Amino acid sequence: MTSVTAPVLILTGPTASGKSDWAMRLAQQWPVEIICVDSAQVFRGMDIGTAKPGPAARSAVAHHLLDILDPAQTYSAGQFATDAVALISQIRARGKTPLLVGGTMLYLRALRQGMAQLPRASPAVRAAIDAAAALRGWPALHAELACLDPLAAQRIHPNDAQRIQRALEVCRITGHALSQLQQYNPAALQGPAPMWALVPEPRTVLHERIAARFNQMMAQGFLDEVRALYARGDLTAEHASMRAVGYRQLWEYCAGQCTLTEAVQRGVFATRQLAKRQLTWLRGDSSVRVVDPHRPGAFESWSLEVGVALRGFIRGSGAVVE
RNA sequence: GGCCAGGUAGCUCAGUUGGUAGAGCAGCGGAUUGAAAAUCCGCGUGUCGGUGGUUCGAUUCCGCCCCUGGCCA
Repeated sequence: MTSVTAPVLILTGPTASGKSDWAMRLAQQWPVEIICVDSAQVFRGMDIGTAKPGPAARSAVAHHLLDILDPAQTYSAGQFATDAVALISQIRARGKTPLLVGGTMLYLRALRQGMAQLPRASPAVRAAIDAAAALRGWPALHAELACLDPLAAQRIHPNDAQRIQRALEVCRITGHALSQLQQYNPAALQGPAPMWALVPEPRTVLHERIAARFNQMMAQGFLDEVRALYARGDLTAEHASMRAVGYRQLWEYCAGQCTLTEAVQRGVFATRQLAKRQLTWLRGDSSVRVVDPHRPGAFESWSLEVGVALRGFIRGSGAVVE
């Protein structure tokens, strides 16, 4: 008689690969609750452009981490890991299986491999670093980082302003080198967590789906959604939420910086580029089980694999196996 | 039918005073630790429309042909 932690299921893949659809189908066969792994769906009022699950799906199956923030706020990988861990234990306590669904790969990594104990972002420190960069340029700040944290400076390209800023921020707040603090990553996720990735082949299939879905979003009123966000007046193109694929391009159209045709075209390009980056993450992870969702019988065989992983855990408390 | 302007990378174009060519975008590969749908790095051989001619050598100059757009009949 061994007490073992019940598994967490993870379903990922590039944008438009059909993850949500598979998750809903699986939910008809197993008692699961869905935790969304998506850095854009956390925002309220960003529904169409993020392909957020609608009311029907959400009343059929519990979805977590949707609509938890206003678009003026920020989320983070570390916060996600904390939130997901808490949700996982709550879902287990209800005797259900947590199903993580989404394509924000850094969030998945933060949860699965853990994150170093680092200070969260400080707007004040970042503003100070931005001011210094405006004055002296990022190369000078990269040189400064090379003195404070040679290892980090070596890994961060002199043009990568975002990472230079973060490394300096951590130094300034903690007095320690980021590269040192990163060496200890306490594991966040306990127990088995099989992960599957939906990867349509060939790539052109995904490209077609992306274009079709973007056009569908436009037909559903994506532009009105962005106009409403634009009209609020407090949001800017610098907000993390407004940098999301599609929103950024339609925002530029709202700001009169391009035509609608250009905005849509560039939105599609940006979505394809996002998908490519997601695939790069997946290729480098040997623990991912890659599935082509368009192969006949693909869903059924996945469902069987899930059954094998879950057997012995789904009854009773869900935490004991013989 | 005549005149003019073009036909160069997947797209939009630049360029070679004759020595076989390069930007932007797209695409592809990679990195990725509290902004990650973010941020950053790397990758450019293509009958220079076709065919004859001049030339040591033509994508470049000349002739003819084909195609596209515009103007005139």
